[in-house]
Amino acid sequence: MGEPIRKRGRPRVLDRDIGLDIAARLFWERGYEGTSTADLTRAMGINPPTLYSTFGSKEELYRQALEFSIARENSRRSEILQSDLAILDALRLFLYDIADGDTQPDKPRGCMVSTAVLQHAEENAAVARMTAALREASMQTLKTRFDRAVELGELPVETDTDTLARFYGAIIQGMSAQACDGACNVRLKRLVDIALTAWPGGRPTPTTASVE
Amino acid sequence: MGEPIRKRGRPRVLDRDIGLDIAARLFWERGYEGTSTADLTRAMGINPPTLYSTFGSKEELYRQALEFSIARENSRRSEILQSDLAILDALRLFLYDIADGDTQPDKPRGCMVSTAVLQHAEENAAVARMTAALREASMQTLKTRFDRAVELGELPVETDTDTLARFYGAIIQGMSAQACDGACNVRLKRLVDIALTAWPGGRPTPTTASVE
DNA sequence: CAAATTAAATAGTGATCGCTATAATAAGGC
DNA sequence: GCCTTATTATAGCGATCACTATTTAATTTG
Repeated sequence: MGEPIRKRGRPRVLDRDIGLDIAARLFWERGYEGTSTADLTRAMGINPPTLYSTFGSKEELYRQALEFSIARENSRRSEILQSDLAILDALRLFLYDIADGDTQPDKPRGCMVSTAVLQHAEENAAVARMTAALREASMQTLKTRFDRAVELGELPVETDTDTLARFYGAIIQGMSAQACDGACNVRLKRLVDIALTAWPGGRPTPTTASVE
Repeated sequence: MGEPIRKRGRPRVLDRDIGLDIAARLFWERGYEGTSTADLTRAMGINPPTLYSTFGSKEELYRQALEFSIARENSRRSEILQSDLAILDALRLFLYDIADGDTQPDKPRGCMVSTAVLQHAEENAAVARMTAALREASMQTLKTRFDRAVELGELPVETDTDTLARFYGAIIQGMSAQACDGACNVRLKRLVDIALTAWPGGRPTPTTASVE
């Protein structure tokens, strides 16, 4: 769609989205501090000035790459949460999807957000605050769904939905950490199955995670 | 005890254990990649050659600082696990102790091991493997205690103790991550209370974590 | 064609990285 | 006091850090 309107001037050699994809992959694998601008320009096949004219700075590139990656995952996951599935089924699918994301073949292990920039040099405090805010927002999304479950009578009215959301947030962060350490998909889903038995008022039959 | 036998030669200006304590604190707060040798020498009040003659290298210093810190925590925690408390009480105290460690006043947030060096530059792969091995060993310790619980009849014989240990390992990692993001002690203990309701065969009354 | 426009490539900047060769210093042994 | 020993301080190594001033190249416009 949309004619590829030829702008005048020397044509760009790097597609912006392709660059973001490459950057996301590097940051994902090596972290913010572990990825150098030389790593980034080499992987993109560009020279430093192109990186800075296209993305602004290393920090700005990180922001954009995170945003780019999150956009790809979020639609599917929020669809799961906003579906009319029973809350426990939706939660299971949601957590399984995260387990899948943590263990994709030919992609870095773990999650780009869950375990990123926890410890950091002072000069990178702004980047750390940003990733922490993304984690907080992710847990608030869970809490919102749990609050709806209370309204729908799927959860006791006295449920502490905030703590419950942070509990599953902790599981998500633990899965990411263990994926970084090499845990396989099935192993992560077994964690999910146990975590779901902590659901208030119910002890669901664990569905053995035996399929990818 | 032991006479402070004056060795000949110029006296050391830095006590080794004090240096390790300072290093541990810095690495704990900023991570391995986020802490520079200049940070370390400045904090210890020494010049670079003293750091290298005393500790060998940045990587070797990190190993020693980790070992030093773990030794301080491990005795108390392994005492809890090896006590004759009922497994569930022991596990609760164990996890509460970790929540306390994650939120000590005047100390960096989170755990030095649980969420360290997950993403990293290739050149630091050896450091990452070491910290991952420490995390694995910590989960194996839990599993060993759970296996004993099976023998003692505190757990059903069909219990998957390995997955159970990794589940509580995930909680420990999630707590460390959330502590890094600013979670307080009580909030972490609420996570523990929920996690304990996932214990096989039982749904213990949660003890509200209202005291420090 | 030439002019205008846009982005690329070259070749760096000063600062910091982990680390070290060398020399100065502070103690005990004699 | 002087020698030996052990540890310190000075100064700086080459490499890499994030980033940029300047020049060159590739396109559309007229």
